Amino acid sequence: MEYDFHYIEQKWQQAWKERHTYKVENGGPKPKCYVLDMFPYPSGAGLHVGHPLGYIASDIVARYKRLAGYNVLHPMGYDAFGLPAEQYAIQTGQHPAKTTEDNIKRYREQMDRIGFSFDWSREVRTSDPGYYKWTQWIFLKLFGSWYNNEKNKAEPVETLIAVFEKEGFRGEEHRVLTGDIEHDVQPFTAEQWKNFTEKEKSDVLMNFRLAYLGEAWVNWCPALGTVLANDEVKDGVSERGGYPVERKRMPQWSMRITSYADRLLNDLDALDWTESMKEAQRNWIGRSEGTSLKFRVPRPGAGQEQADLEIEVFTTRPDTVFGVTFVTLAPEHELIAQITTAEQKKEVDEYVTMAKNRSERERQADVKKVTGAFTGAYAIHPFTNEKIPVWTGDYVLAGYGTGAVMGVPAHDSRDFAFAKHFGLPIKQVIEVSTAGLNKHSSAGSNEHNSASSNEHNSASSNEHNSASSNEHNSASSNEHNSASSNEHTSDSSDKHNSDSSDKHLSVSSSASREQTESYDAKEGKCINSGFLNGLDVKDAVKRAIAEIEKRGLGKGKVNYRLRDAAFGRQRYWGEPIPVYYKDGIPHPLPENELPLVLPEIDKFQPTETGEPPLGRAKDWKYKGQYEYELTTMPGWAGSSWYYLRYMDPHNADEFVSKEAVDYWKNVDLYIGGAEHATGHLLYVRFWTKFLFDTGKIPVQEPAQKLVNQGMIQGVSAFVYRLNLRIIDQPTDTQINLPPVFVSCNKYKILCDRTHPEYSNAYSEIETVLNQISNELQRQGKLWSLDLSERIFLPPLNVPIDFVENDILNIQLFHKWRPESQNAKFILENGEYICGREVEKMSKSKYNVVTPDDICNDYGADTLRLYEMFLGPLEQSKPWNTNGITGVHGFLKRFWRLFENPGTEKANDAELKILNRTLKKVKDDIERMSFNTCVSQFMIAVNELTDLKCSKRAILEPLVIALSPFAPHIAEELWEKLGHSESVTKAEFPAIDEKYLVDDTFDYPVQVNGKVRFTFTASLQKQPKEIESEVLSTDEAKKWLEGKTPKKVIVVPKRIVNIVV
RNA sequence: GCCCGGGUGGUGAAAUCGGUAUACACGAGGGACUUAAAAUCCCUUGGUCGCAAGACCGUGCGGGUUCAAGUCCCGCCCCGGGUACCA
Repeated sequence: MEYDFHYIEQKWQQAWKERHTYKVENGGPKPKCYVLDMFPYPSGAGLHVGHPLGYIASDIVARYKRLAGYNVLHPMGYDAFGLPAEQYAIQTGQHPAKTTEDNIKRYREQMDRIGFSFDWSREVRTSDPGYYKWTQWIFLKLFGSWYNNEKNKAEPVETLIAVFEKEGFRGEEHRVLTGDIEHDVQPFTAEQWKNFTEKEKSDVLMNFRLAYLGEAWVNWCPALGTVLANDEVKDGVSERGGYPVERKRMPQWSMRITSYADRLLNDLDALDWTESMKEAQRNWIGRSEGTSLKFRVPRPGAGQEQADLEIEVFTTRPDTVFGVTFVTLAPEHELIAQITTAEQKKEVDEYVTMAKNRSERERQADVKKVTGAFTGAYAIHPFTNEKIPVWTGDYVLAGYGTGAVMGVPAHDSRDFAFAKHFGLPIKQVIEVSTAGLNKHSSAGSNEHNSASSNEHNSASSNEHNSASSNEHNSASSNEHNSASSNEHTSDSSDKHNSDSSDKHLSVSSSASREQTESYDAKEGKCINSGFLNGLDVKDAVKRAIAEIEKRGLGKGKVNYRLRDAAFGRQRYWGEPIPVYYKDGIPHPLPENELPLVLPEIDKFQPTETGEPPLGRAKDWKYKGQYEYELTTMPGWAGSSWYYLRYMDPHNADEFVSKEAVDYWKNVDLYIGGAEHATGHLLYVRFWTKFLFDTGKIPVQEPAQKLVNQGMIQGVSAFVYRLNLRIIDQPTDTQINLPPVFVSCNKYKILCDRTHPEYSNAYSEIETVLNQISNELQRQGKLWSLDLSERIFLPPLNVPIDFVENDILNIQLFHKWRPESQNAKFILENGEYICGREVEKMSKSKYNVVTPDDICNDYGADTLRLYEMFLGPLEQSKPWNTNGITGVHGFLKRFWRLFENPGTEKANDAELKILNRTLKKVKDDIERMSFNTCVSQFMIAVNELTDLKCSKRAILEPLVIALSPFAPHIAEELWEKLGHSESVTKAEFPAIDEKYLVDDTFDYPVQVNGKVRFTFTASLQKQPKEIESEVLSTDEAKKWLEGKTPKKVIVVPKRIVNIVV
């Protein structure tokens, strides 16, 4: 009988559904195992072949663990709230609930076809009121909690209120208790607290709550009309949609994740995650140790003696404090207004306004551009009493540290660039150690040799020293100018273009003595530094902090890069924040009134008055009179605790019952994309720790082991299109010309001005342009071509079908894109050669391959095996079906082994194959190496086919072992062997060790490290015996040529090496 | 720039502890069966030289450690990912 995968797969998918094969109960005698996939956002595009990669891997592990005797929780659900459905709703009026529902249906169908062993009775959807009731509940818990820094855990705010009632709040002194969080609460006494109005109390407490409403700098995305969290912004644009993002200060619901920074950082060490994942989180949290330091500043007009204002800076390099030659404030710094002198006011005001209006993207685009303004004020150096100019510059970020830095240009590259640009003095205070210059001596013992003392004299001559002999000079700008001179200018935003001109290295004169870079390394000895002189950097840091603290100038502290997370979204399709306002005070909704159900609205846009969409909801008021909060929760809210809900998905009284969570604890294996490193994975750790603090769950981490599957990329083909514009000079209006399509290689030449063919390629375009402009002139209009307006578009992708051997079928292309019919094509050898790129699969790139296609052609089992066979799970790779016939052929050969299963006793050769396969597969599943498992199955089937083996004793265990990988064919063959129970209820076959060991081993014999022949020896034999036996062979004698070996190395079961 | 991965045949990739480099598959070439095709099966397949036996070379590049290096150490080059004025 033929292997009819269509029939088999349908049959078993039906059977599993009817028999509830994958339903799992909480509890029981078996050990538990929780295998979880990151649940998907159900997008309109459906699943592509990349999505199931991780699901297949986790399914294999889940099925294997079941066979190995575990009670396995392996659920699936949907991250169903989110932006795309809402964007779609705004465009089409289609309710997001409806599109989400449709998409989920499609996802489910696609997943069912692949034969996953999910327990669908535990499905969760974050948009389901029965689910988000508990998301809201957790929010209320966070709102009702503060972080007790002394006990290092969250507590109900009532305990903080008790403190206030007893002791009041003594500011600095109470920081031991409340932590170093940036709240500006003025100290008050217990008496004052008791007399505060309700509003005042609420305002104070808001500074301590873990979910709080406060003024904050946010990432505002005008196009999406909402605030975004830091991890939702990539390269200054929104992660979803790629819209520009601005900085804006506004009242905002936030999560005080910073209170958990230390725990989030420290607990990483114990996790079984990849180092790169942990590093990403460490970097994101960005702990840095340093000290605060105050610089006194007089008000404008006042003398230095009356300096009563203070600028507090944060630095990690207090050892360089004697090198401070200026102080820089962030443009948003509140002190700027107070200290700026009358003469400088205009300039500073202009600068501050400019800096504030720059979008996040603009700022990031010209990071290298130095900007700033002098305030006219001078601070007093705390140790030398020198006058230090105070500047403002947007390289200093308002949101980090104190929003002010001390400028040490000699030892900080950013300060250096600033000083260079504005001609500020540079004072060297760390001696450049020879180790820093001599690259070879950087490893090993870092003994400072005496050579450095020679340089001491010259180095300490106080002016501008050249620290290192630096050859890089900026003469390349000449080159650049000529290239960008009027004619051949292209203000192209294309990435190919940008690097060409910058690569020319100058032949600069080494005569230049001027310092061209700062010495940033934390290595060397202090010089010109008063009490720090002669100390090593490390010691100097400690000494400086001690001195700063002693003189009351500041104190050692730890700063984090991590920001509190923006929690409110000015959007509709999310969980309503369960808060209402009464007398201007936000009140939590009583728990027993949850869920606060998302109201229906007629349109999904913001209201005419600019309020979020919820402003459209009728009677959106608590008890009919108190306004509800209008923002909703961000996408990450629902996904920050979903793993707990799977344990007890239908519980109406609790987010998860104690019994359920005590049984399942946390996730044993979590599989998902590495892109969630600084978003989801940080937030889910944060909420887990918080819930642990409240005593509701017994674990501090959501997932002990995390594996990131690689991305399966698509191969897209594309054409290059130039959009040309003409400017009508009298009216200054722009007219778009028909586009020009440039064959790929020519395009690349055009992008590289140094290419020898450049002028030829360019003139071809010019010809086309002239034709067009002549035509327009004939029409009697006055036009001119503005060449600088030429824009190289990002690749425009076309379906692969139009392309054969990289040659575009222009006729078909015209049909697909009618507007191309009047376009010009610049060809090479009469053909248009397309570009190709391997990139993320996306609908818009026409490079998506769906799993359904593969299931239709080869079946789900082939898809599953093939995705695993493609290579290591973690690796990203382009999808190609080149090898799929190999895997499919394997299943057919496997099927054929079962034609006539016999009951004879298996022989040693057969048992050896079986047991080795079982061992290899077991080991490889446990180390997540699925590609080698598939190889091993292939080897086994090839060998058994050669042996014409059709014995049940061999085939039965083999079916069980294969069933996690190819469950459909396994079920069918299992049934064919006469079993009525599902193969999923079988036990993973025991491995008989005796077939894993050989009696003999074929030793490769090396002579001087080169393999010359092999020698078979019993494994019982001692190395000495083997040595003498090998030496007495003819082969050995031949290679020894009569000489006596100097040494013979015998490594049992590995190798023999004869050294002559 | 910094941090983390990675570089092995024509291709996807194996080599888990320093021990026969290229398992398994694809592709390619040759062959069997067939009127033919599909399907299936068999053989060859890292490079150079050689009629052959065989020899030499070979895991991005250059050094080193070792009896022995894809694997360890030092210095480079290239590719991918993360992050970016974080003081």
